[in-house]
Amino acid sequence: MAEVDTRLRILDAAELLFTEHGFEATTMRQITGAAEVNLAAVNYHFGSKEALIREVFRRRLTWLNQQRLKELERLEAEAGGAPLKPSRILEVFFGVALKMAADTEGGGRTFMRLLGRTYTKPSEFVRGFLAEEYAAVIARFKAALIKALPGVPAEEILWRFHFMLGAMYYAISGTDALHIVAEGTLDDGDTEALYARLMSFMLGGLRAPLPAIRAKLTKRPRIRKAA
Amino acid sequence: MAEVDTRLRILDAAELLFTEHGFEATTMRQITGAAEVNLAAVNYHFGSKEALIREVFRRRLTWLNQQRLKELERLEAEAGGAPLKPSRILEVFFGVALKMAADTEGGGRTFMRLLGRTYTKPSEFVRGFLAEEYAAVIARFKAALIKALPGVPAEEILWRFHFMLGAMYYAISGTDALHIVAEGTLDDGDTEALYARLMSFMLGGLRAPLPAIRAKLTKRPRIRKAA
DNA sequence: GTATGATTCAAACAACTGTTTGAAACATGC
DNA sequence: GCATGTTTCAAACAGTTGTTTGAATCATAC
Repeated sequence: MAEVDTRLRILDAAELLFTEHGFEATTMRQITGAAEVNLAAVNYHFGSKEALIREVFRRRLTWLNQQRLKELERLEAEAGGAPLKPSRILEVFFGVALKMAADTEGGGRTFMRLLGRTYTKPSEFVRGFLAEEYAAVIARFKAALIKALPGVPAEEILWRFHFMLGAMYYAISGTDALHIVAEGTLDDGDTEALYARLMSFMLGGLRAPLPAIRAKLTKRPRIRKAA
Repeated sequence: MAEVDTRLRILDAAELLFTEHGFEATTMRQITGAAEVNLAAVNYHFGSKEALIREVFRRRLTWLNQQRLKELERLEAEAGGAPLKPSRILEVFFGVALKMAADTEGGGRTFMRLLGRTYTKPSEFVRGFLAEEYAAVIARFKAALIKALPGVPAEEILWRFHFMLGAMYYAISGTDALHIVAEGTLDDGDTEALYARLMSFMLGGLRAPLPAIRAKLTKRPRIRKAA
């Protein structure tokens, strides 16, 4: 009882503080202070600060990605082998994330902000962990998208998927940037409206005409005429 | 001579280290060590670590935004009062940024990465500084976009502009995320191709059909019938 | 009751943080 | 040559960092 309570209090406090100030700027004393537990409790329950950081991610990320896989599998089962509509695939991937981001009570929103920020600058020891945690999900959604867009080169699909990730994470965690852009005239609390806006923007981007890419020749050296 | 050299060496070293490890995780000893100057040099030339951080941003951001304004003004002068094509406006705003990001030698790329990361989590004392530095540029480009898209509500334009910022910064600074998504199969070094890809994606998003937003009633209390 | 194991606590640990200091080295003008 | 102002340097500063320690407290089983 006491154990679970302490563990959870630490995780919640850490999640919030990490989101507000970053990993390095957040001290053990701030965390244990906010959680109202003893300073040594973090090392006792988690081992180290790094292990605590990993656990903050793990407890939510595992659920998030399992949910994504589950919904995708349901969709694919319904389709029975036929390729899915791209919009359906994106709705699952980003919908689950935005649903979590809409949870202001349980800390889901805080976590999604943290995740978006961490993704652009994963500390050495978080990078491998994130890659591992995401590998399965990314592979499945990539395959689904490639199958859903038979005419489009896989390379372009991946780039656009990457752009979409950026738009989403920025929309969630870049609220400061938003306030600079909009000078406080926009409401970033209405997650339902955000979802609708983001979805139509991303689908527009996905369906845009493919760019004309000039072949980059620097990597494959040109064959020269024999002198 | 010696002064300028030391200042520049510190700025370059700090820019790189801040990008790789963040502000808090980067120590004065790392910076002065990499710059091969004395530990006290930062405090002598800049006053404090915070002032150094601000200067790292200022020296590039001022140029970047002046360039944007100059190019936009040139465009508007050419048009002579007529509204501009949205694509032209975006080409200026993001083109200048991506041109800077293409500069791998002079540190422009490093800086753009840093900027993208900082924007999602501005430390208390950087936020105000960034807002101030961006105010004029944002105002001008907002006005130009609103004028260029007469049918579209300003609110939607701002949101989409925000999404575009996210896509761009993620494309530049989220290379780790990209490698997770693409498993190393994509080339993130070809900035020219990146520009073409990003541009068509963003224009597609900008031109997408407007989302159907359900009016949020919570903020404006409904008028009740008198009992 | 007592014994056993898990948890909490205050205190201390060495290592590291940004900053300051006063002397030394340097450049520049006369 | 000397004088003056700028820049560099090694050393030390007080404060904070994550972690460890050993005793105290708690819960549970017998």
